[in-house]
Amino acid sequence: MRTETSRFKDYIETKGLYFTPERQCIAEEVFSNHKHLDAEELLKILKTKGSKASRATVYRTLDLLVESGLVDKIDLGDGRAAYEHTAGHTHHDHLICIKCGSVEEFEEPLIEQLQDWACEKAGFKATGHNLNIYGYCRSCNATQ
Amino acid sequence: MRTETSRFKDYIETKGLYFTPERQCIAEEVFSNHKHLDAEELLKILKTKGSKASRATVYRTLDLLVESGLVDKIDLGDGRAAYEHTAGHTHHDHLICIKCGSVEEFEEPLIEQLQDWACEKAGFKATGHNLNIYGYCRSCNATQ
DNA sequence: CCCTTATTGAGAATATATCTCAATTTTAAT
DNA sequence: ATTAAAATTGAGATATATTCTCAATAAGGG
Repeated sequence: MRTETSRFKDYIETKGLYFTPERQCIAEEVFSNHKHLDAEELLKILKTKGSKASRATVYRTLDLLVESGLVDKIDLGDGRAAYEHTAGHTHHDHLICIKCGSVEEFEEPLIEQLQDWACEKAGFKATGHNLNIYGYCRSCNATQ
Repeated sequence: MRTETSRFKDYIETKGLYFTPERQCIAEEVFSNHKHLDAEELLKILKTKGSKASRATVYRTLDLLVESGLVDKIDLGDGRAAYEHTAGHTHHDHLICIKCGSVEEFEEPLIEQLQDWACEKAGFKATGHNLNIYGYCRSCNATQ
């Protein structure tokens, strides 16, 4: 069975780049983690695990992961971005709590379809999109 | 006929705040401009028109305008935000060209509805949302 | 092993936006 | 008009996220 990391290795090598220990380490962490990680969080986790990958390398590798299609970048709306691997997920959008910061996912295939139609009508070639809804999650809404 | 600026004045005064010359000047510029302005652009325009409103005041007033509902804030996806007045516009989403930076609008009422349903299902109280599609606009796509 | 090219880390740089606080302006009450 | 209380302002400091720079290092092919 092919791991996500080995898919990333293929992507890297197909581009004529090097699959370095740093890149491996970062990729493995992203693929093993099921939360929505932001870059600084990821950097911290890597440090506790003994990786010496620098901030610059983390950001650079995240860009490569997104480019490969194995990872999605989510705009958190406050200047930060989160990353999540796409393996086994169909596309989904996000409900972002502006109080506790939690990120919930929701799926609505029809929305995707409507977006495609809108692009087609406008002669727009989409490379990605971001649908975030900001507000209060169930539990923050209750205690508000 | 009520101008958007006078509506903003009402909003400000209803909150017990002062409708200052700076706020008037900023509001008028936003309401008279039909493009998607970012804060720095707006600041530059105001300077050329002789306003001495500072950066801090521009940002603060934009927040008030958004709060009033007369202006929408659009996350441009690169860390910046753009602002557009809502007068005479129904809600719409954006096609953002990652080559030339143009922002096109599209409307799809059904998408709004599907979002509302998703929130309801999740017990999520939305305060705002952002649907941006990134890619190449018709003309950039042609010359690419 | 050597050469070329890619990658890395450390810290500087950039960019957007927010915060601080003393000075000023606004409004309403005298 | 004066005045007092409260809101607002500007200038610059600060915060935060991300990108850039560049010399040193590592990777892989011949």
